Parts: sequence; C-alpha cells; structure tokens
Amino acid sequence: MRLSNYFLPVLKEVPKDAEIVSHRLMLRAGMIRQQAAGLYSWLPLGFKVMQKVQKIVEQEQNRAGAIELLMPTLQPADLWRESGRYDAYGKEMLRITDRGERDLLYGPTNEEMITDIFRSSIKSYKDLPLNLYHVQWKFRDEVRPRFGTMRSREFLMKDAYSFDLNEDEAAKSYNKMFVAYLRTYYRMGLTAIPMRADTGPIGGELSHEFIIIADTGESEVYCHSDLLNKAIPSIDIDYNSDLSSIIDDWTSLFAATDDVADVAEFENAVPNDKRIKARGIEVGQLFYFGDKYSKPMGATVTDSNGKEVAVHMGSYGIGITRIVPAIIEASHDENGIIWPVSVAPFEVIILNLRAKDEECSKVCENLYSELKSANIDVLYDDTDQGAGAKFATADLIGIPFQLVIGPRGVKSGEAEFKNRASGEKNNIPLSGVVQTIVDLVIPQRRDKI
RNA sequence: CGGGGUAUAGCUCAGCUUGGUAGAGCACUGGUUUUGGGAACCAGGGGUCGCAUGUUCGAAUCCUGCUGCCCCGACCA
Repeated sequence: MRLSNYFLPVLKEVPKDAEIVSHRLMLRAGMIRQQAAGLYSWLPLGFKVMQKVQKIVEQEQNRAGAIELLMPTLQPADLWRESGRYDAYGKEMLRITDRGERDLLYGPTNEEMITDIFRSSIKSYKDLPLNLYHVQWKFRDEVRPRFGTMRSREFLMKDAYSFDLNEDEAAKSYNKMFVAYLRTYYRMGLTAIPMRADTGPIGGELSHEFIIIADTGESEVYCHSDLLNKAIPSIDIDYNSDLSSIIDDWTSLFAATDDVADVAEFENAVPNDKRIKARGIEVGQLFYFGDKYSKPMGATVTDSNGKEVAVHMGSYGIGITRIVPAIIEASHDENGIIWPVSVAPFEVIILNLRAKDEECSKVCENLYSELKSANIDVLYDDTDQGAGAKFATADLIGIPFQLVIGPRGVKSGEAEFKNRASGEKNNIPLSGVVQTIVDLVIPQRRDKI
C-alpha cells in the first residue's frame, strides 16, 4: 500500500478524552474514531489489525474442532423469555420493538440462539460432541463505557458454544478451548494467563478468564509468576488426545481474579518471591454451565440407552475489539505502538526521505515491488513530508520494521534498517534487503508454530 | 444510577469574571526556500460559539431548561 493512496489520519496532539495509553495511541494512529459514547468506527489501519486478530482466532478455533457459522445481531425476545434471561439481564440489554410491535433485542451474547439452533437439528448422542462458534457484533449498554474499544458498548466477539452428552465429555470440550486459547494469545504476542474466575450472569460451575497483566487492567488478579513463562502447546497438538495433563499443569499453580481469590490461600500456596498481585485485562473467558440453558429450552438428545437427556454446554468468548487495545497496552513505548508482527497492520514500512528525488524513488519503488512479490505486507511512505514527520508517523503506527531510504544510502547502495521493538538500526546493502526482511518476518508471523 | 466537570474551526485550547464586529497554535489550500527525527516565510480558506428559551438596543459571555461527552464511584459474560 502506498501511503499517498491510503487513509491514515494521524493526530499530532493527544485527544483530551483519551485516558489510557492504548486509547490515546489508537486515536493518534488513526485506527479508530469515536461516534458516540462506547461506539467507534474502525478506520483502515485499525480495521486491518482487527481483521488479523480475528483471523488468528478463527484459525485456532477451527484447529480445535469448532465450526464457524454466523448468527444475527438482532434476536427475538421470546428466546430469552424461555431461558428466563429476558427479565434477568437488566438495562444492559438493548431492547427494540419492530414495526409489527414484536419485541427484539440486540444480542449481548448468544447462548439462547445457539441452543435454539442446536435443538432444532440435533437429536442423537451420535452427533456429539459439537462446538459451534461465530464472530459477531454484540451490544451491551454499559452504564459507563470507557477506555476506547477496551470497554465499548458495541464490540466484536468470538463466541463458541459446546454441546456434550455428559459432564466428562463437556470437560474435554472445555479443555480443547483452553488449549486453543493458550495458542491464540501466544500467536498474537500476548502473555495471557488462565485464572479461576466468577461465572457472572452467564452462570455455571466452572470458569477461567484469560488475563493480561497491565497497570490499566480493570480487575485485580493474583497468580504464581511461573505462569508467565510456561510453554505453549504447539501447532501439532492433537486435540483428540487427552489434554487434561496440559490443563492440570496450567491450573495447578495459583491464579485467580479477585472476585474468587482467597488471599490467605494465595499466600499459603505461592512462595513470597513468586507472588504476583497485579491489575489485569480480561481478554477471554471459558464457561462450563451444564444444562442451565439446555434444560429450560429443551435441548436434548437421545442417549445410547434410548433415554432423552439435556445436553451439557459451555461457552467460550474472546473480545476481538478488546484484544487490539490490550496488545497496545502490552506493547508500546513513548513514541507509539510496537506491533507484534503477527497482528501488525503492515509488516514493513519503506520511508522515502526524498520523494521528489528520482534516485531515491527508484530505489524505493524497486524495494516496494520486490517485497510485495515476496508476499510481505508492506506500506510505502511515498509522501513528500519532511523526514522527521515520517519517522514520527512510522514509530507511532508501530510497523515492526522500517526501511529508511535517503540520498545518503542511495549513494552508498544501502538501506537503513530499523527494528521498531528494539530500536536497533543498521545499514544493509540494497541487494540483501528483501531476504533480510523475509527471514525476519516469516517466523514472527507465528502461523507455523 | 449517585457525585463532579465540560461543550468555541478537523485537533489542542484562549476569549466569558466586567455583554459591544469570533481568536491562536497545529492541520488544510496556493507560492517560495528547504530536506536524515513532527522545516521556515508569504498569502489564503474554514465557525448555527452544543440546543432551546429568557433578560438586553446588543449575548460565545448573564438567567432557566434540555442534550452530548468526559472523570470518580457503584456496575461490568
């Protein structure tokens, strides 16, 4: 993409409403624009990141055996009356009446609807297990939306729903999602720790929240520091094998959010030098809730004995639009965002310091087309801004690798290469640029590990 | 939902106390000179001062009501 043909409205000044760093940087980098309290447009740069995040989530869900579908944003109230949640959910749920005076709602979550889909088609235990998911916009009319897209009213969420014959089988489904989540966050460059959590209005018996440690987190968490460095299951993990040893390994160390954490137990279980008490951002949550929805809504199958039983369900959410600011909270410096390659809006940026100079432009054009041919996602700053402005913008929008082309380098046949994360700069011969980039970028995509 | 704040150009803000032709910086347009860490100069364009009502010869400024947005708290699969 040529910057001169792109839409990247960066801001030099900090918008006054933005309190936390990710919100400020998303506004300044031209990723989002607020339309009303808790409602945001995603501008091209932000949208591109969001789509990369979504794609990783989908790949890992598919790998774990979940099947993607798409449910509507609007739902009939009657479904929610069946589960009893139409009245229970409160004012957070946006209720709508259509022209026929029918009661609708903008879905805050989809347990009822997926249960309806399930019960209309699945009648036999032979069709289990089943895990269906979608990525769809949700609306929760938060009393106080804040922190940009971290807590917005409208947000994009991946929600998966598992159906099993009994509790043991349901635990296997739960474990698959547990492993898939570990891999999902890892691929995005995030260190997310699974913690015991409260089940809240979704209800149920078993739940884990995946938490990123960050000062701006909204909840207090307690955990064992060894969890920060644990190995992540690799791409060739067999989801049909017994995953319980992996889950046991992760859950044997203390990790809990403050609404369920027993501080005395924490201090008893974790040695002093391993204790982490910190703020955390919730980037996903797993629930097992048994027959909470299947029973009232009649989602049953016939088991091998010919007996009709309510299925055991779980649900598994990842807030796509929350992950984007969460990554920024975890990865930035005073100059701007530092994107992990796997979710970066572009992998490389070429800075043409003299767009009006024929030699400079020729070198840049060549690199640009070679990098595109090598399947590298490249942004070419071909604008005629000053060098300082270009450096500042490149740092702000956080492209992992910068190639600086100016008269100096053109004369000596070199490009200046800068690693955004480390700040390290070195000159490399123009002939070796593409290979250097390819060798760096491909592994950091984390799509083969 | 309780408490506090705020609303003037695309952004950050001044002007309001004490009513009298709507301002600055950045951004934008044209031009000249520049060019390796947010260039300089010259000339321009851009505003129902959140909305409504009242007071007044005259309201961005004073009164009243409403709305939006932000912060703190409670809430938050």
